[in-house]
Amino acid sequence: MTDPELACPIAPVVDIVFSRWTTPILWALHEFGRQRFVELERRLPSITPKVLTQRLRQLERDGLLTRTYHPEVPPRVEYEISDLGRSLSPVFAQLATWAGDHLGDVAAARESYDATKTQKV
Amino acid sequence: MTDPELACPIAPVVDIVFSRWTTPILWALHEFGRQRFVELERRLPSITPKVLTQRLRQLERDGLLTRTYHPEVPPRVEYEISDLGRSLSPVFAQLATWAGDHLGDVAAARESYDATKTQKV
DNA sequence: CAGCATCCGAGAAGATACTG
DNA sequence: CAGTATCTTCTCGGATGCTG
Repeated sequence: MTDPELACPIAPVVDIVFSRWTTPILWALHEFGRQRFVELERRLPSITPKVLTQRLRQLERDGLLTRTYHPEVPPRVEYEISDLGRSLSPVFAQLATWAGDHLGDVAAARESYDATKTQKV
Repeated sequence: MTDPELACPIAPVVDIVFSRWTTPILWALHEFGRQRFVELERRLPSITPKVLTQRLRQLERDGLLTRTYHPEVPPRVEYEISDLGRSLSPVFAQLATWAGDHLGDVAAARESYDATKTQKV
């Protein structure tokens, strides 16, 4: 990125793993196994083909998934999560746990903040 | 965000915790304790006051840090990580571990990818 | 089917200057 | 000091159309 960012040791990981759309894509591949382009497109309802391609290329380059091109007619391409991608499972599991434990706290904090800060109108 | 995103259970957490600049800010507060605005500004070399303010407000609203305003002359404002913010420590620790274990793999994957894909030039 | 090329609009971020 | 206000820049993402 721009900067070492105060040597924050997790900044590089965040760039790699938590870019936009990467977690839903990895999740879909992790949950439903090897899939074709259109299947992924269908599972991610609001993504466009262009962006999906961009993100898949990025994840392929980072080694988090593998892309298999079958030169047939019509062409067939399959995406599958790699071992490196699978190694993120515990991280995602822990995030899911945190979500279950604390997402309500965040919502409450937001309500409280919005309530006190709503002096206008 | 835009969409349930296929009910990916960690998508909401990613939005809250891994927005731009949030991890370096939380890390700085976690590592160096309560700090004033300028101290944070100095630790995050490439951030501008505007963006720092935006991110601090967002994190305050989400309950991940607390903001204490001291009405003095000159004014003094201190930011401190909250209990909710501290509850992310294990997540960050695990990410740091993953970084140590696999960041090299990602770098290698990138080199390999770039090497094979460099047909141009 | 998978994906690239092109254009366009919105929102984020940067630079600068000013205030309580 | 701790911001806010304004303006500009710019990257990302959406929409559309075309190809192997």
